[in-house]
Order: sequence, then structure tokens, then C-alpha cells
Amino acid sequence: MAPTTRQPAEHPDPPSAGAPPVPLAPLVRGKGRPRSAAADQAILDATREALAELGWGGLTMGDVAQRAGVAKTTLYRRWPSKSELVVDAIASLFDQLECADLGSLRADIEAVVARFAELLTLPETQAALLALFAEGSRDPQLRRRIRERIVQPQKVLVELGRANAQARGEMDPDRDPAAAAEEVGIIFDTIAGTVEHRLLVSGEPVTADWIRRFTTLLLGPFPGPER
Amino acid sequence: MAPTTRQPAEHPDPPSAGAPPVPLAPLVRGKGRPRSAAADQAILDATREALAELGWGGLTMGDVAQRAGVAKTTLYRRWPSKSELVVDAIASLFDQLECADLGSLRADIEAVVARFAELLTLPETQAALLALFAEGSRDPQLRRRIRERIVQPQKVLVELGRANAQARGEMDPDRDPAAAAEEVGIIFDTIAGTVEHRLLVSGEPVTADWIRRFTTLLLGPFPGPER
Amino acid sequence: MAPTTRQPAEHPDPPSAGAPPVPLAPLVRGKGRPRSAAADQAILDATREALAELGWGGLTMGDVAQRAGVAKTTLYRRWPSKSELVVDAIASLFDQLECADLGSLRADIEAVVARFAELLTLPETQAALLALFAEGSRDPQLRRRIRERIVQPQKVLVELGRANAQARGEMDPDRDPAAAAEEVGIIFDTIAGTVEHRLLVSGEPVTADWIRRFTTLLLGPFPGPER
Amino acid sequence: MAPTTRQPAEHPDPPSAGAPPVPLAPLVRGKGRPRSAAADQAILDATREALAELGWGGLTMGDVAQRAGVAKTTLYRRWPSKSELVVDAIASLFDQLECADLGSLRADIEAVVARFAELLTLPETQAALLALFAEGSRDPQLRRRIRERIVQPQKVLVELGRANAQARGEMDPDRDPAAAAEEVGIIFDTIAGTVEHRLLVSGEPVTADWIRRFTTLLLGPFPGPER
DNA sequence: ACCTAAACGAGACGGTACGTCGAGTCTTCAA
DNA sequence: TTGAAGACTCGACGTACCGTCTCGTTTAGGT
Repeated sequence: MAPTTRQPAEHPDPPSAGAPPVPLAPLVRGKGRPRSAAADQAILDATREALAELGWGGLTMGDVAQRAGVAKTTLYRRWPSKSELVVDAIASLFDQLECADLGSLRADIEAVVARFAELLTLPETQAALLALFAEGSRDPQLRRRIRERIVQPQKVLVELGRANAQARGEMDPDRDPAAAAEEVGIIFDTIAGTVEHRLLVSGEPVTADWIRRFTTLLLGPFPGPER
Repeated sequence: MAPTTRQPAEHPDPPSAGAPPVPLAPLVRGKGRPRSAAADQAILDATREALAELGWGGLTMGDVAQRAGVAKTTLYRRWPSKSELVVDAIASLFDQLECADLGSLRADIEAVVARFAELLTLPETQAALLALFAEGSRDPQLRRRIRERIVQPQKVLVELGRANAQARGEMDPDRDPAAAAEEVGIIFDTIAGTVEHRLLVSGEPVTADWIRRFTTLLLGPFPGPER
Repeated sequence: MAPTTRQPAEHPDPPSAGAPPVPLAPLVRGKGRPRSAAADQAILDATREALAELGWGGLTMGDVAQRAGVAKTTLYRRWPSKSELVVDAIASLFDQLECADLGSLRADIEAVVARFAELLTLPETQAALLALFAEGSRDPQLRRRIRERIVQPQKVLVELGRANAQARGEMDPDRDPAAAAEEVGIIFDTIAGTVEHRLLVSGEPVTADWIRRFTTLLLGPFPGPER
Repeated sequence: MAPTTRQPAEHPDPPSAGAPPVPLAPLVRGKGRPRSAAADQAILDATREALAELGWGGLTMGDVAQRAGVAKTTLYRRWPSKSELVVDAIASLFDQLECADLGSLRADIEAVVARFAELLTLPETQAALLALFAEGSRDPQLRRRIRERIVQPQKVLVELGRANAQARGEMDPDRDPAAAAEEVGIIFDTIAGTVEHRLLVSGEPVTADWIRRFTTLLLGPFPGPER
């Protein structure tokens, strides 16, 4: 979802449940000068750049505006605060996550973990992710936005992988949807939390070997064929 | 380790590898007026209080000083920055972690998870932990301090639990120490990361039931007797 | 010269020799939001008020800002330091000095002395003048500013009075302009220095009788008709 | 008067009218360790040195203490504040003023003016004098101290010069003591004020030529023999 | 040769102001 | 109406000095 989608209102998204990824139409064709779409992209790029360079604490709206060649006003016209801006800037990285069906549950999981670890190695992600989570723990609105734009896309992968495994017959199909959701929750928290903790807290690298061991742990009940 | 231990230097801890938790002796009885130990305690208490009330972002050195009935200068004389102060304030909570031998690996793990989840439910911890980790990802000195004071005490529990299990015969004794350390690392990152992610990112509660399911996942290779 | 004259640069006045008292035109109509003229006035008024109340030592930038209903930043945007601000605040009082031609040299001098003494009786002047001079003795930039805004306006009176006396035939017209300037210098230092010293150092009042005696001293060479 | 005179009480001088220049006696021979006289001198020297180097505004008690190789406590045990300390430090310079009888009123005046101008050329005096006067305008106690230690010694010269002139027959002896005192006041304010103003405000040098012209102005009523 | 009380150095302490910085808003002109 | 520019309010920052305090350590009397 591109941020440019938000055209008419000042700070939209309030009800925005799914947030349609396409501008679909000039909707409420504004009367005056239209917003520059280029500016949006420049701002998000500048944000990521500044984030990588200066970290969350060193990031300032003024600096982002300057890098993007844009006035602070323009920035605030589109995002209500630093945090929300960064959410969008980081979210675009997580949009790229995909779950290719690689033929086995283990392979799928390893691919997802590797991809996630790769994202967390980017300086901009490293600088921003935990800070955003921290901010979110006090601001429910921000929390929702983070969940929509960053957490959910990751969780979907787990659901998808599970569905694939079931389609392949590696797992029994779900009976109780609620129980299934809960199980997905556990798996998801475990994958995301563990990788984050290893990289950002313990500060140790995520190697192929580590991924294999960790996946083995995850597959406990469904070890599948040794590889 | 109490912060009061730091006696002589300005912002000590320089080599401080293990940092003995006891003053043991007047060591290098400084020449001037000695630092007030009461102030240290008041400051740490005030920090936790303010943290719970205002969150990490709302925490100000000035406010902490005022709550502690202390001048800002006194605060800066002991801690070089907000982050370091909060590390010490939070660390004291993690000092209390213990690992009672409850007779089985499962019980020990569940107890540790529950205790850790309990800590993460405190408003002060919630407000601070992720923010600290985020700050730490840019500042190596802070990172080290966090590891010493907060992460390590948790990790020790895992090692202890493992040793207990081995003593009870539930696990094979270690052969390769390096491999053992790595395995402890995985387990530790998984426990800590997952609980943090569930509570602070997903924002869902850690119930007894969830703990049981999660422990089952962890015990994959060593399920032990069903209970 | 009103401080509002300073429009474009940050801390202007760089070459500013005469500094025209009128904005004359939008000159270099700046691009952003223009500086508030009302703020300038409010700040100068607040400065004089605080000066009278608290004295030079008790004057704080923060306090002035608060009295003026203005942020500290705004204050520093216009004046680089307390001293410069006070120069401008006090200067406006000296702008009011005039030299009406009263018909005789003696009368003119007595009027000037009286007017000057009157200014030095105001609490704000008393608090500020010597302090400014003291500061100026270390800071050449400030010194120049003081001379332009406070000393020069006074000196002009002496020159004017002299010209009037010459026009009336009480004094010979100048032959050597350099010698004349020097003589004006002596007279000026004597008037200003003596009145200041009596009021601010000796702490004794300047009465009509004192003025008469002092003027007699000054008129030594040109006593004119006894009155 | 040496500051060492003040031995017994904490911050003496309260009634001290004339302040006897000699320690006269161990007065209230204290029981403990006596104050170090060397420290007094070191402090005053350090004060003058720092004053010359840093100016009034840059002078800090801590710095003076360090230069004097003395603890801040020692400093405050003797002088209640920065201002009082500086008064004493500067006063010792003015103690050296003398009025040698040079044989004529004009010569005496010129000598006094020259000597005074010389004092005002020292960087320490320049830095301190006006600042002290400024401080004094708010603090009556300080004002009194300044008058006793700095102003009075200068005034005495004028009185002495007048007495000498009368002894030589250049002036009529006083009839009305009150009128005489007033006249001394005018002359004194004129000399001190003018020289200060020229050097510290106008910032122009006091040359032999200037002194001659100024003296001529002063001698208006008693020009004496041309020289 | 003690004994004792003050002076001394060091430096921590509670305050207060400093001057700067960033967030987010508002006001102007030009496009 | 958007956008660039930049002034605005607010509030925290970390530092510097102030003048006071509390330590342990001299150091000169008086005994």
C-alpha cells in the first residue's frame, strides 16, 4: 500500500480497515493544486535513509524534510507524527515479504525465517523496529497502525505456510478455527520474537545453521522427513 | 548489583567485567563528601515510578530528579544518560528472578516463563524494555550494559534449568560445551523473544494455557512425561 | 532605531552604520512568515519592566520571555544575548533626548544635564547602564552597539548645543574640525561621566543647585552673562 | 587594609566603620588552627589575575579557588560573595594612590588624573570597576563597602590636594565646611566620572595633552599661572 | 608530647539559569 | 489548494556556577 493513496482528507485512515492499495480514482477530485506523488516517495526514501544513518533517536522531521527537498508542512500534511511516518517507511519493506511454496513445511519455514532475518539486518529496520514497538506500547492508534502495516503482513505468511502444508498433506486440516488461530499466534510470536531477540537483543547473527536448528525446534510435533 | 557500588570514578564501570555486587570495603575511600546512598535508591525508585506513569517517552530527567527530591546534577553525576539510568532501574527488577528446582523440566520452564511474563506485565517494564533495546542497537556501551544487567540474569536461568534437568537425568549431560552454549542461546532467545513479542507487540496476554502450549513447543525433543 | 527594522538576516546589524529608523519598504520581502513586530515591542517593554523590578543581575531571558508572552526561542532569534537585548531596550529611552534651543548656552547645558539626570533616575536605566558599560569593556561588538545606540545620541546633543551657541555668537565658530571634535569629546565625557558618577557611584542626587554649580564649572572659559 | 585583618568572626566587617588597617592584636585569640595569611594573599592575587584574563563575567569562584590552590570553602569562609571578594582585590590597587605635593594645584591635579587613568588601564580594573558599581546599585551593603574601600581613598586625594592648595595660598581657606564638602564632591565626581567615561565608555586614551585640557576645564575659576 | 578545636582540601549536594534543539503549528507569498 | 519558507510556542536537554554541606586530614595553640 502506497501512502499516496491517502488523498483527500487531512489525516485519513481513521476508520480505514483494510486500506485499499490502489488510488482507485481521484475520488474527491480536489479543487486546488493536487498533491505531489513524487513528494511522498521522496519523503519515505529520505526517512529510510535518515533512519539508517542516524537511527531512531537521531531522526528529525526537519532533517527528513530537507533530505526530501520538501517543507516540513508538506510532511505534516501527510503524516500526523514522526512515528506514523516511520511506520509507513518501514512497512514498505515488509510489503515485499512473500511465501513461495517450496515443497515442504521445513523449507517454507526456513525461507521465511531467513527472509525475516534479512530484513532485520537492514540498518533502517534495526534502528526503527523496536523503537516503533516501544512507542506503540503507549499509543493505541499507533499500535493499530503498526499491527496493520507491519505485524499483519508477517503473520499472513505463517497462515499461508500452514495452508500450504495442509494442502500438501503435511498437516491435518484445521477443525476448530479458533484453536487454529491461536496456534498460528504461538508460532508467529515465536518466529518473529525469537529472530528479533537474537538479532537485536542478543546481537548474534542468524546463520543458516542457526535457522536449521531453530526450525527443528519449531517443527517439534511435525518433524517431517529429515533433510 | 546495586548502583551504589560505583564509588570512585565519575562514570565508572570502565573495565568492570563482573562488577562485584558488594562494596566489600571502603576500597578507595574518596576524599570529598561521599555520595549519598539514599539518593541512589530514591532516584531508582522515582525512575520506576515515573516510567510506570509516563512511559519511556514521557520520562524526563528533570521529572525524575524532582520526584526523587534530588537535583538534576546529582542524577547526571551518577548516570550519563536517561538510558543508563533506566537500565539500572529496570535491572533491579530482573535481579529478583530465580529458578527454583520444581522437580521437572516442564515445571521449571513453565515457572520461568510465567515469572518472566509477570515482569513484563509491570507498567514500568513494559514502558522501558523495548525502548532500551532500541536505544541499545545504536550505542554499544549501552548495549553491553543492558546485556550485563538485564539479559544475562535471564539467560542464567536457562542454564540453571538445564543443569537441573541434567542432574535429574532428564537430559543427557553436555559433551561439547560450545554446542551446549549455542543450544542455550537458542532456547533463551526463543523464550525471551516469544514472550516479549506476544505481550508487547501482539499485545495478547500470557495465560497458563498459553504457557503450557508454548512449553510443549519448546520441549519438542524432550517432551518428558505428559502431565 | 527600532529593532523591528532588522528584517532579513539572523542577527543582522553587520555593516549597519546609520541604520535607518524606518522600514522604508518591504525591501527584501522574506519568504517565510514575517517576524512579529508586536513581539519586538512586547519584549522590549518586558525587558524594561523586568530591569526596573529585578535589576541587571536578576534579569533572566526566560523571565523576559514569559513577561512578553513569547517563547525563549523567539527572543534568541532576535537578540544574541542578554546584553544586546538590554542595549536596545535602554536605547529607546535615550532616543527621546532632545536639545531645544533655549536661547543661551548655559540654559541649554542645564537642560541637557537635567534631562540626562532624569533618565539616570529611572530604575531600569540605573540597573542597566553601568552593567552594559561593564560588559562592553570585554566585548567589542557589544561596545560598538552601545556606542551607536546609547552614547552617540547623547553626544549629538553636545554637538548640537555647540552649534547653537555658535549660531547665537556665544562661541567662535570652529576653525580646526579635529580640535573641535576633541573639545566636544572632553565636554561630553565630562557631562556624561560626572552625572553618572554622582548618581550611580556617589549615590547623591542631582538637584537644580548642583546642576547650576556644575554648569558653571563647565562654562569656565565662556561664563557668559551671569544669571 | 589587608583582608587578613578579619580574623575571628565568620563574615566580619558588619559594623566596621573605619576598618583599622592593622590586625592590632590577636583580638579574640581563637582556639583552633589560625587562618592562613598566605591563602588570603594567594586568593586576592588569583582574583586579580583571573579578572584580567576572563573579565568580571568570566570570573568564577571555583576558578579563583583553583588558581589560588585553595578550596572553595576557604574562599567563602573569608568573603561572603564574589562581589565582596573583588572589591577587596581591586581595593588594594587603589590603596596605592597618593597625592604628592608637587608645588602647584595644576600639577597636583594632573598627577592625580594621570595616576587614576593609569589604574583604569589595568585590565583587572577595567573588567571589575564598572561591574562593581553596577552590582552596588542594588546591594546597599556592597555599595557601602565599595565606597569605603574604593571611592573614599580617591576622594581623599581631592581633599588633600585642596588642603595643599590652600596651604600654598592658591585657594581661599574654607569658610563653610558644608559648602566645601559639596564643592569637593563636584570636583571629585567630575574627575572620577570623566576619566572613567573616557576610558571605559568612550574608549579613548587619556594622553598627557588630554589631561592638560581637562585640567584647564577644572581650573576654570582658579586658572593659576599658565604653564 | 598530647589534646583539641578550628581551618583546610576535596568534592557531593540542591538550586537556578543558561543557550540549544526538536516537535508540531501557524502565517506569509508564489505557483 | 498545495507547497516552500520560516517564525512561532512549548518543553526538555545537558552544562555551568552558585553557595552550602559533609567528609577526613592538617596544624597550631594550650596544657
